[in-house]
Amino acid sequence: MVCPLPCASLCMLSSFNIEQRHGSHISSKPISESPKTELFHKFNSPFELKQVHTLVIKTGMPISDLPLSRVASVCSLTPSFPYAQQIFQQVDQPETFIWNSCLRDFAESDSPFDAILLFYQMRRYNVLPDSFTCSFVLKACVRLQYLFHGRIIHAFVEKLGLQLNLVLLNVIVHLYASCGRINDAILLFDKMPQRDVVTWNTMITQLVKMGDIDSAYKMFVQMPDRNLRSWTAMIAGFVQCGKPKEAIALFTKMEEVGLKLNEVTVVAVLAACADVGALHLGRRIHDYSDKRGFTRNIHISNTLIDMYIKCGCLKAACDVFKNMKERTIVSWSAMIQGLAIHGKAKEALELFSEMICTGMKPNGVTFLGLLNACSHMGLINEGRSFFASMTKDYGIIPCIEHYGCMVDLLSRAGLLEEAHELIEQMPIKPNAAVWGALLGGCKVHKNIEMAEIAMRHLHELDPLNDGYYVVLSNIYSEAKKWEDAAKVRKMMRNRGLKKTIGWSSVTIGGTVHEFVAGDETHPQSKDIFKMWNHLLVYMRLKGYVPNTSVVLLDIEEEEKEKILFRHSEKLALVFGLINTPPGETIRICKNLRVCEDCHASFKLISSIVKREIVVRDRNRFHCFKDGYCSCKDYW
DNA sequence: CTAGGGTTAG
Repeated sequence: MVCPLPCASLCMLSSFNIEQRHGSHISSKPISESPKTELFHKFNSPFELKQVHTLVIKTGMPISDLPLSRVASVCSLTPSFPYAQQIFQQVDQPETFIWNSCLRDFAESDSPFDAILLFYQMRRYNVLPDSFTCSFVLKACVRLQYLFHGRIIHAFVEKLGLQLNLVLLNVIVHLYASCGRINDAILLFDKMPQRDVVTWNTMITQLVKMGDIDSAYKMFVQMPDRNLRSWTAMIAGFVQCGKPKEAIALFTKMEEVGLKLNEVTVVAVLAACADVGALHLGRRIHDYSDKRGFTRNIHISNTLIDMYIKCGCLKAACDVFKNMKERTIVSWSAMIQGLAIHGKAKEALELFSEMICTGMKPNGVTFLGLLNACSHMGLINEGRSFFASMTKDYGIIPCIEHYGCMVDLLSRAGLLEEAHELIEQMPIKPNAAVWGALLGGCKVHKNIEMAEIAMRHLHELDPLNDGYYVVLSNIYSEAKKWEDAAKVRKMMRNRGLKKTIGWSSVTIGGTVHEFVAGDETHPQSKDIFKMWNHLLVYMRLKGYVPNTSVVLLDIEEEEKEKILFRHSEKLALVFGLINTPPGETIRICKNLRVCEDCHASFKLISSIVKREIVVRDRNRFHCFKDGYCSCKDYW
């Protein structure tokens, strides 16, 4: 925002022989013809203003020729600078313009409220506001979310006869919508005599912010013209509403229309790639960003890190991170979290130390990554000490997510009592995620009593989430308490809940293939089972015994095996093995957590076929290689 | 050369 080169202005000033500063004068040609346009926009500080003012006096130029917006800027930059104010007072025309310039700077400053104060002062001085006045004050209202003052300005706009000014109406629509008055915004939108692309784009983004993606998309389809911002807003909207597939589909359409991405679009599309694990597209966008020099943009690098991490390419994420000339806390936190979900707790902790050494201050998200790292590797003491340190050393108050991580850490490690105590004494009301973490630990450590305690709370806090019932029912089944398990399932039925069907996807040459558990309808189904049976021979030789205890149904062993062998991640893996060249890494995404039997199988298969298998599950990554998993079986 | 709309880590 602070632009023009004091250096150049000083050079020009020196040609008038006013004040010379440390010989920084490049011998310049006199600018006697048109000093006004050449020179007058080029001061940013009281010092430079003084120089220009001297020039004005020396050349006998009327003071009103000074660019008053800049004078006002200097005035507002340094409110205590009386010199600029003096100049200000010598000029009586055009008054509104001067006020507006000041309003603009205030509206964009750290205290937009000053713009509102100045506006009321302006009224007291009987200076007539114009459309620019309104736009600046409205901008301040939007930034402050001041609906009250905004409505006053809206009334003002009408009173001044500006009700047809499209720019103003667009800001007002933005104001109402962003203050949560979407209905007022729609009312105004509907009665506007004309709308332009900005009006539509504003509505789309604000509807997205309200979570109403359907209405947003309706508008997107309906609008007469779409520009790059419209597409970007809609793509980002899909991402924000948890519909990354739709985002990518829309991006494909955008390319078909022939539009090129800019930096903001790149960020949105990369975020979508991260969410669905679309490595292929992500890489393509990375190449494109490199070509266009976008990678210097911190936002883009940060999003690239996240994309690579969520696509299971830790190495690529590290490369991006290392190549960054500047990093923000987002870059560090993303990288720490990335190492955490890849089971590299030690590296995550080391990176944190490195970060502290550079003087970067951690925030709450950074600690979530650290706690996650500890939790995934069972580093209980480290986790406890980070949890204490975040408040003690960095003044960060833990929020509900941090408690969730701690409960997860403790209960995963089997310290269920301690986890329960932590929940009981936490200063915030525990939410479903917190109790859910405890329930998860109860499953691992087969603690029925504690599971029932957790469930009582979950019942109340998140009664429509099928996942918790499924876990509890599984805990009962594992303990062969079939009746209790059946009771839970009945409870689910009564509430109209269905168990979320497990699916896994595998990407081959940029195409995503999805498999649901038990799927036998795939065109290559025969080949898949043939290949599986083939693998099974080798697996058994290595000591594989199907872990049918994960099939929590009271049925025959043989039936259990059949179900087990049709788990979605197995189908996806075998399909991937058939359809990719030897040695190529297989990448699988699963919507739920990996099953224990699949985990054991994948370890064996990775060594049998000599391939890396990367599985992204609901919580983390498992990288299978040479018979081992990166999670070291702690998950 | 006084105005409005799109972006990242959990």
